[in-house]
Amino acid sequence: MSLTISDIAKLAGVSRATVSGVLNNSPTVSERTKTRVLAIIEKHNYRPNAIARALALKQTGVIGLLVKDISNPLYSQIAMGVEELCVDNNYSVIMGNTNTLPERELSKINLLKRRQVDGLILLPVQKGVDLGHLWELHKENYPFVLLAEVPGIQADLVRADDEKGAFEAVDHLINLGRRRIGYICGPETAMASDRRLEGYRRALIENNLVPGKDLVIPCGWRLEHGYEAGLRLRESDNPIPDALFCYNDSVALGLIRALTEGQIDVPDDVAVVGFDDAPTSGFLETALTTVAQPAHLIGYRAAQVLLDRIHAKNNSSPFQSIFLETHLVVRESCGANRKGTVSHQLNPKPDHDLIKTNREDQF
Amino acid sequence: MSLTISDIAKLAGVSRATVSGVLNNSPTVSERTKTRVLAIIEKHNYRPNAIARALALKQTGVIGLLVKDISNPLYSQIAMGVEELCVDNNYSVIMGNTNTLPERELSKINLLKRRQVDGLILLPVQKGVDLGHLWELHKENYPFVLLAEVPGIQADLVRADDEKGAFEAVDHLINLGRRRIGYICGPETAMASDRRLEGYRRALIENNLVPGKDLVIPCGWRLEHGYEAGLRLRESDNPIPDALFCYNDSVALGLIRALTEGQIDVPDDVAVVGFDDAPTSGFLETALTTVAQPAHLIGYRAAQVLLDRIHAKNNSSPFQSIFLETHLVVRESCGANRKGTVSHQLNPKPDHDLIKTNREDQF
DNA sequence: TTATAAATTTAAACCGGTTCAATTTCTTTA
DNA sequence: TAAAGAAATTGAACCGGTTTAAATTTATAA
Repeated sequence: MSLTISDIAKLAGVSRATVSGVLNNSPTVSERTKTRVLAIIEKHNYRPNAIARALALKQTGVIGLLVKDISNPLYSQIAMGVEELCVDNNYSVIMGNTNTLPERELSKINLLKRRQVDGLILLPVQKGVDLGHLWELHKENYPFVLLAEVPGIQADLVRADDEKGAFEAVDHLINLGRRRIGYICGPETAMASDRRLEGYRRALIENNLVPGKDLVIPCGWRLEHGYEAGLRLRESDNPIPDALFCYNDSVALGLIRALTEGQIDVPDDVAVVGFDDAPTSGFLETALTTVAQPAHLIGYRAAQVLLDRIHAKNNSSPFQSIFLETHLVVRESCGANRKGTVSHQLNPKPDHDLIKTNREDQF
Repeated sequence: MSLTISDIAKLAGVSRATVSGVLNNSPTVSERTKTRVLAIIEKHNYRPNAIARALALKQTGVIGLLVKDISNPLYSQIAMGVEELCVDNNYSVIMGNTNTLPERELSKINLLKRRQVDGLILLPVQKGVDLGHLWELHKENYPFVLLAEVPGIQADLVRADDEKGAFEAVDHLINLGRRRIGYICGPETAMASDRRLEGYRRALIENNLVPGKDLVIPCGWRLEHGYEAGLRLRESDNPIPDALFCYNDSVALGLIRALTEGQIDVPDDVAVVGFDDAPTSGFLETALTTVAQPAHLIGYRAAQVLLDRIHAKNNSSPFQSIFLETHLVVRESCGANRKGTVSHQLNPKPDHDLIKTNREDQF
């Protein structure tokens, strides 16, 4: 159907090798023939077949991105960050959702490998799960970067500094005078939840508060989970905490809904802080105080690290761990601002060149 | 590095053609050799190179999906629907965001064509824009399906029935006793906004109300746009309408925020209805009444139509237009339910097999 | 046992690019 | 003007699969 390099060669009266030279502007082809061939390419609107090129070059210019659930705004923003760097470098990205199922993760990784993607960015299913396939990637020296730690796997890693973000949020609550502060946990499999718990604990301890076991409330990551946690709190015999730090904004939202349904006022009765800074969080009737993750930047940096590794001649360079700064967005739900003022602080537009990484560990 | 078909052939003591036969289980290869070769493939964990296969077969098993902005939950859900059908059929999807920029749409389509994707699902930039590239796709007989009409382009189309959805929403408001009902428009380039406006108008007219020009308020599609529209309403000399039907949930959210900041109560002073049923909408302090789009199903069906067209021997079958039913999710923001009851109706899990399309036009 | 038909297997061409050693053409210099 | 050297071009092999006509093996019938 469409033209091939042979067609162009014939039309230009040169060999395929020469056309190839023109396409990859090799210095050995003369200006004269270059312009002539280019004119013919232009005239017939010839575009080289990327599949054939990939086969010859043994690289596709495609990377794979596997997340748990692209409909989570955090992950979709990460995906956009990944894409942005990729388009700048003429890479394409094949996307997939694992739905937090290890077997899906496995099968999708295998499919991507069959498709010869040049590298992988993975938000892996974590903890308590067979990770043979990740170990295999490592053994095969397949380039990949993780968006969350996986115990026992050494690889490049890019994520937010959860512990510090959590610390700052809880510290802020304490400075506002809150004392009985609870943590609404994320899913048990998420290491990010553990780290946020650590930050929460550290903030309490450094402020001479006791991190009581009863204040750590198991939950999940979705709106419904937060809602149910709120119902449980309402029905609990224990007095309700005066502040709740939540695993993420979805949980916070569901929680607030359940609390206010039960006539418990946010923030007067209980302050609530989320995590992620979802797009809607600043526009809620009670705008949500939250820890903003640089989601777009996480994706951008992850892609950067991946492409670096793909292009590295010696792919023996040490693995990087990049922890990006979060920042606390103070709004109404923690009681700092008076309700009823224009206070939805928007996400600052990320400026990649200016942002410094927190620390870069080396293994 | 990894094994090729030749390696396997050598190991099994057969020709490459035979191994190929085994892989594609051709009936001509005998059971005996098939099991023998299979054992060797298994033993060495050989997986055929999809790129080489794609080159030989002239089909990649990859489709492209281009949306405006994957971080919009509507589009990410559509993307998940697309993906679901694709994994079932061993297709992969390359995703891209156009950011509503025609030039990005053009360049990404071209890149995808170079990558020899078997087909395209497009949420195109619409209205008032050069559409030469879409016209070209059509001319080249490249399989693609649209998620929104493009004037002058004939192609398969899958989308929600906006007009009817809008009609039902506004009709419901009228039945609740609201009379001065406004429409907060989407972006000017979106045909969906036009159709929702039509549904809004029809509902007014069929209920003997006059669709006043001053009640149609230009806006956009994002939270900020809705917020600004709310500010403008507050500052306007005209009396505030007693109900507002919004282009989407984001706009509704921003709007509600602006209204309540100005001590205008939702729903007592003004009822608000959104569109899309974003995940958070049911968990807001004032849960949002909204028109749910079957986003997942839209993606699923679009992928179905596309793969059908890809596999059609004669790709001269008539174009389909599939309009999927929306459904009105009544919550608190329109004043029907008493505030403070558990009323967040969740998205029903889509059941693809049961859902019937609204109508299927043929060209 | 042999001729013939049926079932298997294989060699070779092909998909559309890239690469590099070998060849041809162009410059330079003696 | 011829020889040497530099610049440009090209033929052929290769990437890792699929396909098909031809060759080989096996089965069946005479």
